[in-house]
Amino acid sequence: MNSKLEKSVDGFVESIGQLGSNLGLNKMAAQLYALLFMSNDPLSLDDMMKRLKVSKGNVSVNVRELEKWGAARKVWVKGDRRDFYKAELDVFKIITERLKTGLTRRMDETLQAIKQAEETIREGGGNFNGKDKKTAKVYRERLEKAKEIYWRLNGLIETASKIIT
Amino acid sequence: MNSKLEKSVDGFVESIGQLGSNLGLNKMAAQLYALLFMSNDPLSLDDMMKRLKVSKGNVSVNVRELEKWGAARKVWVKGDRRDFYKAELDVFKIITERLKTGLTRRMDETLQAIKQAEETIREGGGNFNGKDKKTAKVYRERLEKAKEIYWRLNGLIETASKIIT
DNA sequence: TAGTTCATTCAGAATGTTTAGAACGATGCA
DNA sequence: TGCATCGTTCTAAACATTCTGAATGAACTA
Repeated sequence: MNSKLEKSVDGFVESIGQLGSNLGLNKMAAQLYALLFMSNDPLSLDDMMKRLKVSKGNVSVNVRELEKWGAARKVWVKGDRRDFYKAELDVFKIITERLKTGLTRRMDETLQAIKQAEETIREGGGNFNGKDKKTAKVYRERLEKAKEIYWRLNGLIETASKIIT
Repeated sequence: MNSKLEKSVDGFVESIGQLGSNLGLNKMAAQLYALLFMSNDPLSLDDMMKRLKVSKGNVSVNVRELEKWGAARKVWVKGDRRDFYKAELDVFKIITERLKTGLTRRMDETLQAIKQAEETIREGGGNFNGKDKKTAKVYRERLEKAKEIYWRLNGLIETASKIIT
Protein backbone atom coordinates (compact mmCIF):
# COMPACT_ATOMS: atom_id res chain seq x y z
CA MET A 1 0.00 0.00 0.00
CA ASN A 2 1.02 3.58 -0.63
CA SER A 3 2.92 4.48 2.52
CA LYS A 4 1.72 8.07 2.46
CA LEU A 5 -1.85 6.89 2.57
CA GLU A 6 -0.98 4.55 5.39
CA LYS A 7 0.75 7.24 7.39
CA SER A 8 -2.19 9.57 7.10
CA VAL A 9 -4.40 6.93 8.68
CA ASP A 10 -1.83 6.30 11.41
CA GLY A 11 -2.21 9.86 12.61
CA PHE A 12 -5.94 9.44 12.83
CA VAL A 13 -5.66 6.10 14.64
CA GLU A 14 -3.22 7.60 17.12
CA SER A 15 -5.50 10.51 17.84
CA ILE A 16 -8.59 8.36 18.34
CA GLY A 17 -6.57 6.28 20.79
CA GLN A 18 -5.88 9.39 22.86
CA LEU A 19 -9.48 10.50 22.70
CA GLY A 20 -10.64 7.05 23.78
CA SER A 21 -8.30 7.09 26.77
CA ASN A 22 -9.71 10.42 27.77
CA LEU A 23 -13.17 8.89 27.79
CA GLY A 24 -12.04 6.02 29.97
CA LEU A 25 -11.96 3.49 27.15
CA ASN A 26 -9.02 1.27 26.39
CA LYS A 27 -6.52 2.90 24.07
CA MET A 28 -5.93 -0.25 22.07
CA ALA A 29 -9.65 -0.84 21.58
CA ALA A 30 -10.08 2.72 20.40
CA GLN A 31 -7.18 2.43 17.98
CA LEU A 32 -8.49 -0.84 16.63
CA TYR A 33 -11.83 0.75 16.08
CA ALA A 34 -10.27 3.66 14.21
CA LEU A 35 -8.34 1.24 12.03
CA LEU A 36 -11.43 -0.77 11.19
CA PHE A 37 -13.38 2.40 10.64
CA MET A 38 -10.94 3.55 7.98
CA SER A 39 -10.74 0.21 6.24
CA ASN A 40 -13.05 -0.69 3.42
CA ASP A 41 -12.30 -4.40 3.61
CA PRO A 42 -12.70 -6.42 6.79
CA LEU A 43 -9.42 -7.06 8.60
CA SER A 44 -7.98 -10.24 10.08
CA LEU A 45 -6.18 -10.38 13.43
CA ASP A 46 -2.91 -10.57 11.52
CA ASP A 47 -3.75 -7.48 9.50
CA MET A 48 -4.46 -5.58 12.68
CA MET A 49 -1.46 -6.73 14.67
CA LYS A 50 0.89 -5.91 11.80
CA ARG A 51 -0.66 -2.54 11.24
CA LEU A 52 -0.62 -1.47 14.89
CA LYS A 53 2.54 -3.39 15.83
CA VAL A 54 1.02 -5.15 18.82
CA SER A 55 0.69 -8.78 19.83
CA LYS A 56 -2.03 -11.01 18.50
CA GLY A 57 -3.30 -11.72 22.00
CA ASN A 58 -3.79 -8.05 22.53
CA VAL A 59 -5.73 -7.68 19.29
CA SER A 60 -7.80 -10.75 20.06
CA VAL A 61 -8.92 -9.47 23.44
CA ASN A 62 -9.63 -5.93 22.36
CA VAL A 63 -11.38 -6.61 19.10
CA ARG A 64 -13.77 -8.89 20.94
CA GLU A 65 -14.28 -6.11 23.45
CA LEU A 66 -15.31 -3.91 20.55
CA GLU A 67 -17.64 -6.64 19.37
CA LYS A 68 -19.18 -6.84 22.82
CA TRP A 69 -19.90 -3.10 22.68
CA GLY A 70 -21.42 -3.49 19.24
CA ALA A 71 -18.71 -1.32 17.72
CA ALA A 72 -17.32 -4.04 15.45
CA ARG A 73 -18.63 -7.25 14.01
CA LYS A 74 -17.12 -10.47 12.83
CA VAL A 75 -17.65 -11.12 9.16
CA TRP A 76 -17.25 -14.28 7.18
CA VAL A 77 -14.96 -14.20 4.18
CA LYS A 78 -15.67 -16.95 1.71
CA GLY A 79 -12.88 -19.45 1.37
CA ASP A 80 -10.93 -18.12 4.37
CA ARG A 81 -11.16 -19.65 7.79
CA ARG A 82 -9.68 -16.69 9.58
CA ASP A 83 -11.87 -14.28 11.54
CA PHE A 84 -12.38 -10.93 9.90
CA TYR A 85 -13.76 -7.86 11.55
CA LYS A 86 -15.31 -4.71 10.27
CA ALA A 87 -16.36 -1.56 12.07
CA GLU A 88 -19.93 -0.69 12.82
CA LEU A 89 -19.68 2.72 11.23
CA ASP A 90 -22.58 4.29 13.07
CA VAL A 91 -20.96 3.87 16.44
CA PHE A 92 -21.71 7.25 17.93
CA LYS A 93 -24.75 6.15 19.87
CA ILE A 94 -23.12 2.95 21.05
CA ILE A 95 -20.16 4.66 22.62
CA THR A 96 -22.15 7.41 24.27
CA GLU A 97 -24.60 4.86 25.66
CA ARG A 98 -21.68 2.98 27.06
CA LEU A 99 -20.23 6.04 28.72
CA LYS A 100 -23.62 6.93 30.10
CA THR A 101 -24.06 3.51 31.66
CA GLY A 102 -20.75 3.68 33.51
CA LEU A 103 -21.36 7.17 34.78
CA THR A 104 -24.93 6.45 35.81
CA ARG A 105 -23.89 3.45 37.83
CA ARG A 106 -21.28 5.43 39.76
CA MET A 107 -23.71 8.21 40.39
CA ASP A 108 -26.32 5.85 41.70
CA GLU A 109 -23.76 4.45 44.11
CA THR A 110 -23.11 7.97 45.31
CA LEU A 111 -26.83 8.57 45.79
CA GLN A 112 -26.98 5.43 47.88
CA ALA A 113 -24.06 6.65 49.99
CA ILE A 114 -25.85 9.94 50.54
CA LYS A 115 -29.04 8.21 51.60
CA GLN A 116 -27.08 5.93 53.87
CA ALA A 117 -25.45 8.91 55.55
CA GLU A 118 -28.81 10.59 55.99
CA GLU A 119 -30.20 7.43 57.53
CA THR A 120 -27.32 7.21 59.98
CA ILE A 121 -27.89 10.76 61.10
CA ARG A 122 -31.61 10.17 61.42
CA GLU A 123 -30.93 7.14 63.60
CA GLY A 124 -28.78 9.26 65.87
CA GLY A 125 -31.86 11.43 66.22
CA GLY A 126 -32.06 13.36 69.47
CA ASN A 127 -29.05 11.65 70.98
CA PHE A 128 -26.67 14.24 69.63
CA ASN A 129 -25.91 17.19 71.79
CA GLY A 130 -23.73 20.25 71.82
CA LYS A 131 -21.13 20.22 69.04
CA ASP A 132 -22.48 17.02 67.54
CA LYS A 133 -25.94 18.47 67.20
CA LYS A 134 -24.55 21.34 65.20
CA THR A 135 -22.47 18.98 63.11
CA ALA A 136 -25.46 16.79 62.34
CA LYS A 137 -27.37 19.83 61.19
CA VAL A 138 -24.57 20.88 58.81
CA TYR A 139 -24.32 17.35 57.48
CA ARG A 140 -28.02 17.27 56.71
CA GLU A 141 -27.71 20.53 54.81
CA ARG A 142 -24.71 19.42 52.83
CA LEU A 143 -26.21 16.08 51.96
CA GLU A 144 -29.28 17.89 50.71
CA LYS A 145 -27.03 20.00 48.51
CA ALA A 146 -25.25 16.90 47.28
CA LYS A 147 -28.59 15.43 46.24
CA GLU A 148 -29.38 18.58 44.33
CA ILE A 149 -26.14 18.23 42.39
CA TYR A 150 -26.94 14.58 41.76
CA TRP A 151 -30.26 15.47 40.18
CA ARG A 152 -28.77 18.23 38.07
CA LEU A 153 -26.14 15.88 36.72
CA ASN A 154 -28.76 13.26 36.18
CA GLY A 155 -30.88 15.68 34.17
CA LEU A 156 -27.85 16.63 32.13
CA ILE A 157 -27.16 13.02 31.23
CA GLU A 158 -30.77 12.45 30.31
CA THR A 159 -30.81 15.47 28.04
CA ALA A 160 -27.60 14.46 26.37
CA SER A 161 -29.06 11.03 25.88
CA LYS A 162 -32.07 12.44 24.07
CA ILE A 163 -29.95 14.63 21.85
CA ILE A 164 -27.93 11.65 20.74
CA THR A 165 -30.92 9.59 19.71
CA MET B 1 -16.37 13.57 67.29
CA ASN B 2 -19.28 11.16 67.29
CA SER B 3 -17.90 8.21 65.38
CA LYS B 4 -21.25 7.34 63.81
CA LEU B 5 -21.40 10.78 62.28
CA GLU B 6 -17.85 10.41 61.06
CA LYS B 7 -18.52 7.02 59.52
CA SER B 8 -21.53 8.29 57.63
CA VAL B 9 -19.36 10.88 55.96
CA ASP B 10 -16.67 8.30 55.20
CA GLY B 11 -19.08 6.41 52.95
CA PHE B 12 -19.87 9.57 51.05
CA VAL B 13 -16.20 10.48 50.70
CA GLU B 14 -15.37 7.02 49.43
CA SER B 15 -18.13 7.14 46.87
CA ILE B 16 -17.16 10.55 45.56
CA GLY B 17 -13.62 9.23 45.14
CA GLN B 18 -14.90 6.48 42.88
CA LEU B 19 -17.06 8.88 40.90
CA GLY B 20 -14.11 11.21 40.47
CA SER B 21 -11.93 8.39 39.14
CA ASN B 22 -14.64 7.59 36.64
CA LEU B 23 -14.52 11.16 35.40
CA GLY B 24 -10.77 11.05 34.99
CA LEU B 25 -10.06 13.10 38.07
CA ASN B 26 -7.67 12.07 40.77
CA LYS B 27 -9.30 9.92 43.42
CA MET B 28 -7.52 11.64 46.28
CA ALA B 29 -8.47 15.08 45.03
CA ALA B 30 -12.08 13.98 44.74
CA GLN B 31 -12.08 12.55 48.26
CA LEU B 32 -10.48 15.67 49.66
CA TYR B 33 -13.14 17.72 48.00
CA ALA B 34 -15.91 15.57 49.45
CA LEU B 35 -14.37 15.90 52.89
CA LEU B 36 -14.13 19.69 52.64
CA PHE B 37 -17.62 19.81 51.20
CA MET B 38 -19.04 18.08 54.26
CA SER B 39 -17.09 20.13 56.75
CA ASN B 40 -18.48 23.31 58.19
CA ASP B 41 -15.12 24.53 59.46
CA PRO B 42 -12.05 24.91 57.26
CA LEU B 43 -9.60 22.03 57.59
CA SER B 44 -5.82 22.03 57.98
CA LEU B 45 -3.51 19.63 56.17
CA ASP B 46 -3.21 17.68 59.41
CA ASP B 47 -6.96 17.40 59.76
CA MET B 48 -7.23 16.02 56.25
CA MET B 49 -4.34 13.57 56.44
CA LYS B 50 -5.63 12.15 59.71
CA ARG B 51 -9.13 11.87 58.44
CA LEU B 52 -8.26 10.18 55.15
CA LYS B 53 -5.22 8.30 56.50
CA VAL B 54 -2.86 9.50 53.79
CA SER B 55 0.49 11.26 53.82
CA LYS B 56 0.78 14.98 54.23
CA GLY B 57 2.65 15.29 50.94
CA ASN B 58 -0.25 13.70 49.20
CA VAL B 59 -2.74 16.08 50.79
CA SER B 60 -0.52 19.06 50.03
CA VAL B 61 -0.31 18.29 46.33
CA ASN B 62 -3.94 17.41 45.84
CA VAL B 63 -5.53 20.17 47.85
CA ARG B 64 -3.56 22.69 45.83
CA GLU B 65 -4.79 20.93 42.71
CA LEU B 66 -8.31 21.54 43.96
CA GLU B 67 -7.43 25.15 44.56
CA LYS B 68 -6.12 25.44 41.02
CA TRP B 69 -9.46 24.18 39.72
CA GLY B 70 -11.30 26.65 41.90
CA ALA B 71 -12.91 23.84 43.86
CA ALA B 72 -11.33 24.78 47.19
CA ARG B 73 -9.84 27.91 48.65
CA LYS B 74 -7.30 28.68 51.28
CA VAL B 75 -8.69 30.55 54.25
CA TRP B 76 -6.93 32.41 56.96
CA VAL B 77 -7.68 31.43 60.53
CA LYS B 78 -6.80 34.17 62.95
CA GLY B 79 -4.04 33.26 65.34
CA ASP B 80 -3.07 30.07 63.47
CA ARG B 81 -0.24 29.99 61.01
CA ARG B 82 -1.37 26.77 59.40
CA ASP B 83 -3.10 26.79 56.04
CA PHE B 84 -6.78 25.98 56.17
CA TYR B 85 -8.94 25.05 53.24
CA LYS B 86 -12.64 25.08 52.61
CA ALA B 87 -14.67 23.79 49.71
CA GLU B 88 -16.18 26.00 47.10
CA LEU B 89 -19.65 24.57 47.53
CA ASP B 90 -20.99 25.55 44.14
CA VAL B 91 -18.50 23.39 42.30
CA PHE B 92 -20.79 21.83 39.74
CA LYS B 93 -19.99 24.25 36.98
CA ILE B 94 -16.29 24.20 37.76
CA ILE B 95 -15.96 20.47 37.42
CA THR B 96 -18.03 20.19 34.29
CA GLU B 97 -16.09 23.04 32.71
CA ARG B 98 -12.93 21.22 33.54
CA LEU B 99 -14.15 18.01 31.98
CA LYS B 100 -15.32 19.90 28.93
CA THR B 101 -11.94 21.53 28.48
CA GLY B 102 -10.10 18.23 28.53
CA LEU B 103 -12.49 16.59 26.12
CA THR B 104 -12.57 19.54 23.76
CA ARG B 105 -8.81 19.65 23.53
CA ARG B 106 -8.61 15.97 22.60
CA MET B 107 -11.35 16.36 20.07
CA ASP B 108 -9.63 19.30 18.47
CA GLU B 109 -6.50 17.22 18.14
CA THR B 110 -8.55 14.57 16.40
CA LEU B 111 -10.01 17.14 14.03
CA GLN B 112 -6.49 18.25 13.21
CA ALA B 113 -5.48 14.65 12.53
CA ILE B 114 -8.46 14.27 10.19
CA LYS B 115 -7.58 17.43 8.32
CA GLN B 116 -3.97 16.35 8.10
CA ALA B 117 -5.01 13.03 6.59
CA GLU B 118 -7.24 14.80 4.10
CA GLU B 119 -4.39 17.08 3.14
CA THR B 120 -2.05 14.14 2.59
CA ILE B 121 -4.56 12.49 0.30
CA ARG B 122 -5.14 15.71 -1.56
CA GLU B 123 -1.40 16.07 -2.10
CA GLY B 124 -1.26 12.60 -3.57
CA GLY B 125 -3.86 13.89 -6.00
CA GLY B 126 -3.86 12.13 -9.35
CA ASN B 127 -0.73 10.11 -8.58
CA PHE B 128 -2.73 7.26 -7.12
CA ASN B 129 -3.76 4.53 -9.44
CA GLY B 130 -5.49 1.18 -9.32
CA LYS B 131 -6.00 -0.09 -5.81
CA ASP B 132 -4.60 3.06 -4.21
CA LYS B 133 -7.05 5.22 -6.07
CA LYS B 134 -9.93 3.22 -4.65
CA THR B 135 -8.38 3.33 -1.19
CA ALA B 136 -7.97 7.08 -1.36
CA LYS B 137 -11.62 7.41 -2.26
CA VAL B 138 -12.74 5.30 0.70
CA TYR B 139 -10.47 7.29 3.00
CA ARG B 140 -11.99 10.54 1.87
CA GLU B 141 -15.47 9.19 2.56
CA ARG B 142 -14.57 7.89 5.99
CA LEU B 143 -12.80 11.05 7.01
CA GLU B 144 -15.88 12.98 5.97
CA LYS B 145 -17.94 10.73 8.20
CA ALA B 146 -15.47 11.20 11.04
CA LYS B 147 -15.89 14.94 10.73
CA GLU B 148 -19.65 14.54 10.94
CA ILE B 149 -19.25 12.65 14.21
CA TYR B 150 -16.88 15.32 15.45
CA TRP B 151 -19.47 18.02 14.87
CA ARG B 152 -22.25 16.03 16.48
CA LEU B 153 -20.14 15.47 19.58
CA ASN B 154 -19.17 19.11 19.54
CA GLY B 155 -22.81 20.14 19.43
CA LEU B 156 -23.59 17.79 22.28
CA ILE B 157 -20.88 19.33 24.43
CA GLU B 158 -22.10 22.81 23.62
CA THR B 159 -25.65 21.93 24.56
CA ALA B 160 -24.54 20.33 27.80
CA SER B 161 -22.52 23.43 28.52
CA LYS B 162 -25.57 25.65 28.15
CA ILE B 163 -27.66 23.44 30.37
CA ILE B 164 -25.09 23.66 33.11
CA THR B 165 -24.98 27.44 33.12
C1' DT C 1 -3.70 -39.32 11.49
C1' DA C 2 -0.03 -35.91 11.40
C1' DG C 3 0.83 -31.38 10.27
C1' DT C 4 -0.60 -26.58 9.68
C1' DT C 5 -2.96 -22.44 10.73
C1' DC C 6 -5.71 -20.06 13.36
C1' DA C 7 -7.92 -17.70 17.92
C1' DT C 8 -7.79 -17.67 22.74
C1' DT C 9 -6.01 -17.74 27.36
C1' DC C 10 -3.01 -16.58 30.87
C1' DA C 11 1.32 -15.77 33.65
C1' DG C 12 4.45 -12.60 34.17
C1' DA C 13 6.87 -8.51 32.04
C1' DA C 14 6.57 -3.76 31.01
C1' DT C 15 4.61 0.46 31.72
C1' DG C 16 2.01 4.10 33.98
C1' DT C 17 0.06 6.12 38.12
C1' DT C 18 -0.33 7.13 42.92
C1' DT C 19 1.49 7.22 47.46
C1' DA C 20 4.54 7.45 51.56
C1' DG C 21 7.87 9.53 53.90
C1' DA C 22 12.36 11.79 54.26
C1' DA C 23 14.62 16.12 53.25
C1' DC C 24 14.29 20.77 52.84
C1' DG C 25 13.24 25.70 53.27
C1' DA C 26 10.24 29.07 55.30
C1' DT C 27 8.00 31.15 59.18
C1' DG C 28 7.19 32.26 63.87
C1' DC C 29 8.68 32.62 68.47
C1' DA C 30 11.55 32.84 72.64
C1' DT D 1 20.09 32.80 67.13
C1' DG D 2 18.18 28.22 68.08
C1' DC D 3 14.18 25.52 68.14
C1' DA D 4 9.64 24.05 66.77
C1' DT D 5 6.15 23.79 63.42
C1' DC D 6 4.56 24.36 59.14
C1' DG D 7 4.04 23.32 53.73
C1' DT D 8 6.41 21.69 49.71
C1' DT D 9 9.24 18.80 46.87
C1' DC D 10 11.21 14.69 45.48
C1' DT D 11 12.57 9.70 45.18
C1' DA D 12 11.62 5.25 45.66
C1' DA D 13 8.12 2.00 46.62
C1' DA D 14 3.48 0.26 46.07
C1' DC D 15 -0.04 -0.42 43.19
C1' DA D 16 -2.81 -0.75 38.92
C1' DT D 17 -3.13 -1.36 34.15
C1' DT D 18 -1.80 -3.02 29.78
C1' DC D 19 0.84 -5.92 26.93
C1' DT D 20 3.61 -9.79 25.19
C1' DG D 21 4.49 -14.26 23.90
C1' DA D 22 4.24 -19.09 24.94
C1' DA D 23 0.93 -22.69 25.65
C1' DT D 24 -3.29 -24.66 24.34
C1' DG D 25 -6.81 -26.48 21.67
C1' DA D 26 -9.96 -26.16 17.74
C1' DA D 27 -10.59 -26.42 12.78
C1' DC D 28 -9.01 -27.62 8.59
C1' DT D 29 -6.13 -30.29 4.92
C1' DA D 30 -3.70 -33.84 2.79
